[in-house]
Amino acid sequence: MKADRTSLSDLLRVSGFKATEGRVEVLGLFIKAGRPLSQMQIMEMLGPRLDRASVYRILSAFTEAGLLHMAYVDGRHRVYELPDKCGHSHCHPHFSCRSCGMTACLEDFQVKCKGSIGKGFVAERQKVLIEGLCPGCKGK
Amino acid sequence: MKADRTSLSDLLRVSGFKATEGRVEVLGLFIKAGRPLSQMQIMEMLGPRLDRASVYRILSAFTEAGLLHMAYVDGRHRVYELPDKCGHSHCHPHFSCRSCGMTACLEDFQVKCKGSIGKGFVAERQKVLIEGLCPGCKGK
DNA sequence: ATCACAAATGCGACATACTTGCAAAAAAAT
DNA sequence: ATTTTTTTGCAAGTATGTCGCATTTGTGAT
Ligand SMILES: [Mn+2]
Ligand SMILES: [Mn+2]
Ligand SMILES: [Zn+2]
Ligand SMILES: [Zn+2]
Repeated sequence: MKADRTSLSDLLRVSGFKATEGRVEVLGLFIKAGRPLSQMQIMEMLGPRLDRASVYRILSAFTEAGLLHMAYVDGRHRVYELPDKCGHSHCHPHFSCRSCGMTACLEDFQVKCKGSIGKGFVAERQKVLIEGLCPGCKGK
Repeated sequence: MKADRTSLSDLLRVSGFKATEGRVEVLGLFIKAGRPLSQMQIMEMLGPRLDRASVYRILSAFTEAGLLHMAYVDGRHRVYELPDKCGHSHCHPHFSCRSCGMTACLEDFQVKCKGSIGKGFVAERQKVLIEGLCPGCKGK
């Protein structure tokens, strides 16, 4: 995926955003990373160049505009990702490490659901999460 | 399910707990409710009879002892439920209302997973959540 | 029934993740 | 260049959960 500053800025403007430095950097991070990121991880990668509150505001704005997608919310962080492989109603499944908090997309993992959720309920979105240990945390 | 004070106290003592007033009331709530409850919901039902910290401690202790099960963690609350229909590794799926936060167990909803989660990863638990609107919140 | 002791509770302080108000700075419009 | 709008940084606030410690409670022994 192209990730030079000019095309990032264009993508931002097409989505209705001013192409500010902070937004360009955050969007670039997601494109380079290719995996879900939390506000904290973004701050660690960017250093103190952007305020905490600004990162939160950028993430919210991107999500509202459809540029990002809130992939999964665990007890600690929300993680965001590019909506590449996600429809609006069906999130692809994710893995989350209970030790270090790392989140990964499960690309080769299919989930099939059968049955009714009950009368009067409206399903909008499906979240599937596998919790466990990542390779790094496996051997304690 | 029996829910009189004496049998609740017995159940608590069998599980290695002192049958304190707060624990009897919390356990009784879960048996009566038949659905996942959060600390906040418990407080609303009990009123100010129990301290916030005590409710949290009771929920943790019950979970550690196997009396409760942490059904699902969203960004806001943890919800707990009786472990009736849950194995250790496979939680049954749940529904969560994005408007009021209510959580319900999906009994007639089956999830089948296929595929690998990736080399070196250890899967310990599976969580499936359908988000949407409950009957009460459906008509806005 | 009373007592002694371990365990549980209430309370206040703390932790973390996230949000909000507001004034200053930056971008866009004129 | 000047005005208007948007975004940002900073600090304070909110929501959920945790912890230490003095006080209270439940329990088993007397
Ligand atoms: Mn993903
Ligand atoms: Mn359930
Ligand atoms: Zn890990
Ligand atoms: Zn609802």
